[in-house]
Amino acid sequence: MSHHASHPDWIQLAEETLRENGYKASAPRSAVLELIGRQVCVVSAHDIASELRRRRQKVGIATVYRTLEVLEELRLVQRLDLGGESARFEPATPGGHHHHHHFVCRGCGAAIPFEDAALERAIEELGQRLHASVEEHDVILKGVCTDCEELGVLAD
Amino acid sequence: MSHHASHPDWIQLAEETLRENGYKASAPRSAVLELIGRQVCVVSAHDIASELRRRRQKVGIATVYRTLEVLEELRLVQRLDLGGESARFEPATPGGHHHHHHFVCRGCGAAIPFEDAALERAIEELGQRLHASVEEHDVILKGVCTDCEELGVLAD
DNA sequence: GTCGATGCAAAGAATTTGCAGGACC
DNA sequence: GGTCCTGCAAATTCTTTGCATCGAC
Repeated sequence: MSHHASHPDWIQLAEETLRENGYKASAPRSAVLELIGRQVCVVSAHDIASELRRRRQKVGIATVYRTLEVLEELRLVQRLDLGGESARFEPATPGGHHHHHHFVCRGCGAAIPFEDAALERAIEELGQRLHASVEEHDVILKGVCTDCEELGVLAD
Repeated sequence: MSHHASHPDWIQLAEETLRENGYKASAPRSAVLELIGRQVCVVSAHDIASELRRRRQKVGIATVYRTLEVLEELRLVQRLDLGGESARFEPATPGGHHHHHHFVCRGCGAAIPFEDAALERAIEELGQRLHASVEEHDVILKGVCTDCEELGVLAD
């Protein structure tokens, strides 16, 4: 299973892009950016808010949502709807490097990232075959992760 | 872009499976089943409820949700989270035939189904490579459909 | 008759929005 | 100093749940 470090450059890129697009800097927004930039994979708005609260950086949940909204518009984060709960977000990977997809466990809800070159290739070719222009794509696999399987979390 | 007819057998399969699993028949449930069975692609709980209301078949929204819940557990429908709005559902394709994925238009929100053999193959192989057992998968492409592109719906 | 199914309305959860005050450039 | 940003609370939207009643087997 693949793994890659957080995106130290992402924060800088995000700050620049925001500035270039006429957005002003602020402490709450920087806190959100920094937290997202450290993520290897997905987090929800609630995750972000409570983590920041834990760090004593008071940021309203509305600000988190508003920041995420802007970041998504600028394609700095990708929104993922992985199931019934809340939407999750992760830093978009500039240039498409380390682009990954997700395996979502039906038992514990964990989203486990993975990469696959053959899959990317298939999607690339598919995009050319379809008439419409494909801007983003996401592959979601659902099943039971090894931990949950061993533990027999699910009777099924 | 691929297209396939509705699943006339699906309704029967669904009714049988429900019966076998100890669920009782009822008019509201049958109405929901029939409507889902006719779908080529995704519908939301709200879509189902209002269509049934239009047909003068009074079915409470709670019943729609409860029916969808059962159907999903029995793997008779697949739930799709395509974006911020409500979840959408479509009949699961028995045996994996005519399994398809979705292109979601950023302009009009339409979900356009498509099939791709190479993509399926890549996912199949991927499933074997990963340690966890993959039970379901879904590929979502996002972009702008040809209609919206021509109309210039989005400034961007 | 028993037990599941239904509808309604209330409860919950996630996300958005209005507004008055505060911060950035 | 104007404009964008923030927090709070109220409003929305989607979905789930409690409960009394009705219907299937």
